[in-house]
Amino acid sequence: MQVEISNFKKFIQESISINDEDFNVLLDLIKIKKIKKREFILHQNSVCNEVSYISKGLLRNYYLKDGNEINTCFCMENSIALSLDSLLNRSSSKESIQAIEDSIIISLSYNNLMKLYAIDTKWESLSRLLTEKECLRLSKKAEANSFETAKSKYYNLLKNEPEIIQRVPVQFIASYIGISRETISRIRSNSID
Amino acid sequence: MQVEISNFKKFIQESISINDEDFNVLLDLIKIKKIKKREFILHQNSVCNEVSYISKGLLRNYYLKDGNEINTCFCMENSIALSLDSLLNRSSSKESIQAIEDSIIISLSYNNLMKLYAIDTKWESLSRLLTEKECLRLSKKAEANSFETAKSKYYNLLKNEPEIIQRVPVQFIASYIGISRETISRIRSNSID
DNA sequence: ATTATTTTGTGACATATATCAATTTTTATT
DNA sequence: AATAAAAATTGATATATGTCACAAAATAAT
Repeated sequence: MQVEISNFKKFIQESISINDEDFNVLLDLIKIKKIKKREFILHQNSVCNEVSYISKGLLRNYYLKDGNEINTCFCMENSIALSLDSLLNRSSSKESIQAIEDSIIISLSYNNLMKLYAIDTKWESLSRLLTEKECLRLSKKAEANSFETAKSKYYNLLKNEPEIIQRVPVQFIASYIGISRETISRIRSNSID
Repeated sequence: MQVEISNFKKFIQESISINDEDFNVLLDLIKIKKIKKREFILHQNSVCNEVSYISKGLLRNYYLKDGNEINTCFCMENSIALSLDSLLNRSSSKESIQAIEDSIIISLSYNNLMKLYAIDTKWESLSRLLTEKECLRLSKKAEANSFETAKSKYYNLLKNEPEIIQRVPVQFIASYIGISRETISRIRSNSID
């Protein structure tokens, strides 16, 4: 428990300044959960009711398109997992979120997030800053997957997010960078140049 | 002038509640500018120092990749043009922003934006809400351009952002949806099925 | 109005990568 | 440990779409 809490505090302090009193307010509103590999923290068609800080482990966001899973995001230690659209619009989620590894998360419910905004504006600052970072990440991702060959996409991912290559099964990575499983295999075995 | 100011106020009120007093504070910090077609409001390699609300007209964000222009965004009436990465990180911009049509914009400098945050937390709320919307737009865009045929991408754009098809030259649209100019021509003439 | 420039449209062709099928390897289960 | 299930690899093939070259149309400049 202590490690998770400590990680979480450090994560927040990367964006805003908080003292112990601030943090204690937050602590009353969160829950720590252990998630087994393959378990879901959000199912398609249900409403995302929480923001999950990942203290340990790895999860994926994916949705179904024509019966195929499309992976949109891999979240690991020291990042946030959620379905933003569902959380913000209080609508049912197109995406599911599933653990790829056994994970430990700290979750904050939507209602408690709204409480925090009302308690102290610094929590809204935190949201703004994290959302800004997410925007930049999404822009970079959109750009990285356009006008690149399959080989460049793979090597860019290897360069920019090596942990994903190491920890995420190929079948999930493929749709993330928009190429087929088989093509990744061929790139890895150097049968494509 | 009156029309632009009135548009701007309405735009803000779509996200937060403001009274005349709040709005007057803002009015002292903004500038109204007329931009001719082909003029730039941001050049590649310079730092984005302002957020531009577009009251009238149409602009594009683009960057150069291997000598080719890649269009990342088209902003029209009642939206915001900026280079988010450059503005937030105070770094030189990879993107340029150029008017596609004669435009009228209301600009707020980075420094004045920071002043607003300090004056009243509602301005930070506005930023958070707009940034959240931008995240959702980026997610949707990333998704729309993956796992779709050229034809679907074109028709999806026609369906979701018909104004872009109507007002933006084909040469710019092509890179926006990640297909070639020629393929768009062929889709338009129905020589692709 | 004429000319020059830019943009769009067509045709021919090449190729990167998806798809399908079969096999091997890895992981999970009993 | 043995068996079953899932994942990754490999080969063969098809095709969507990019690229190049040129022509036509539209727009801008003189």
